[in-house]
Amino acid sequence: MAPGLWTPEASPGRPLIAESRAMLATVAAIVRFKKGETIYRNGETATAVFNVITGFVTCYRLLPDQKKHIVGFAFANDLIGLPQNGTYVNTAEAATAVTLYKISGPAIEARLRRHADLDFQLIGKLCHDLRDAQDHALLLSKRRAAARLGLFLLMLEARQAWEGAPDGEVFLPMRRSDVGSYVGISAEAVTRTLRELTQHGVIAFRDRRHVRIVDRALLEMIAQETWHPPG
Amino acid sequence: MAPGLWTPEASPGRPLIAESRAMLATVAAIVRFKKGETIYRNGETATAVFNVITGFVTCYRLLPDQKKHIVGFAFANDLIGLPQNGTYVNTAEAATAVTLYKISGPAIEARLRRHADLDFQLIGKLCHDLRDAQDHALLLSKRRAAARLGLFLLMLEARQAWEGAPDGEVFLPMRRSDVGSYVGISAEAVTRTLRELTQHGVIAFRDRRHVRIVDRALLEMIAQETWHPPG
DNA sequence: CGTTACGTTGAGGTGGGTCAACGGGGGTGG
DNA sequence: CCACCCCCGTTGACCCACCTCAACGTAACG
Repeated sequence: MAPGLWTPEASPGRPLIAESRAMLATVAAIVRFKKGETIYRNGETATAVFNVITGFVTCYRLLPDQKKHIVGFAFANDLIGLPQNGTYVNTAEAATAVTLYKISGPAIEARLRRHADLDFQLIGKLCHDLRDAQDHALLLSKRRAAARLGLFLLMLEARQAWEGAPDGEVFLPMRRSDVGSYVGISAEAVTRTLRELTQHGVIAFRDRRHVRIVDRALLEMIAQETWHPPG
Repeated sequence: MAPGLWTPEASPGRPLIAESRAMLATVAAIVRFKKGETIYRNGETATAVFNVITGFVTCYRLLPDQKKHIVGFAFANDLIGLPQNGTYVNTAEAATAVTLYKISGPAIEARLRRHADLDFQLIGKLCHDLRDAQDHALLLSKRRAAARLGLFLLMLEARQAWEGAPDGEVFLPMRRSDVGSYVGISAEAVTRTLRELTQHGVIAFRDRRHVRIVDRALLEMIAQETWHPPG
């Protein structure tokens, strides 16, 4: 018997639980994409969902002016490509070389009909993604760039800690411009703001892609716009 | 047999289809709230979901500084209160006097286990809500207030047209400050920007709560930030 | 008819967008 | 192995849209 939606154990974290992944894997093919390749496009009729194994994926919408709005990043174990009205709502692109499980629509549907437990898994996962999207909107409602980046860092940290990251260090695998697209500021502002946070001793860079959160309490205040640096 | 997730007919619009609502109604109680009353709170353990019958509800998160960030508005037939990890993720408040179906958690869960079709309904609905939240994030990623309000108006219009609104008029039942909280600008900026759109002949107000979209093409360009008014 | 909350308008300050230019690193091909 | 090149990251200067604060007008409620 699957856990219920109404009990705390119900909603798995972001990924499906191992058991469900295993069940899906039996009907999945493994596919690979090179960095920069498109996995699926907004508006295409959906034929499969994907589960990230290694590498990471950026999900975005291509705006009429050819700019990208990044909707989210998908890392290992994340499920992407759930359709609406039979078509994909976003475009997914391999941000690094990537391997994925590809699970065809009919296959997953047949499984869902047979295994009621899977339904609940999937519903729990969707509730989680919904919350993620709402958190993203909350992030974007912040005025100050430092608040947006603070929330972004805390978000990444939480995600990475959840799956046993080495220590109190946050890994930023994506470009500055992609961070900017996600948090709604320019790439230059990302650089500037990270520098200011560094200068105030809130964070510290080991190299361009690894940050440590030095003063978490302060970072949280900045993220809430409860406090902002002088000058 | 329920329609599949993978076919266009699958995902109902925002509301559940009538048949499913009827099925749920048999296990639902009708509850009423007065304007301003809280329906459920962020963090409370979830005991029920709600389906709006009349009136409308604002869903928000209360920030540490006591400000509200509005996550969405729920109108007739919208389903709210799906839990994550057994607790509500947002707070819901009656924006007008409101009547709702209240469906207890165990009841809906039992139904879901019995009627596989309902699962698919629910999954389709969640995919839709997820898309809504992503659209909200897209709206918030716009820099110009006119673009955000333009998207907001087009969104409301689409929603109202879908359920047979009288004509090409958009109804704004919520306060200016709530519009501002949703689109991420101040209430004053809402007023000012709507006035500018009016002066440019893009929209026209019948009264404070009813707008007509006069030049949709132009409004869409403004919403995409492809064009912005002179001066 | 009074009261209160909502809506509108104005004036001034500022954060971050934009543009432009330079620096650095990783990958490719010779 | 080296040289090149392209893309990413960084820095600076300027400007404008929106926030803030404050005051007034207006609709909804008892």
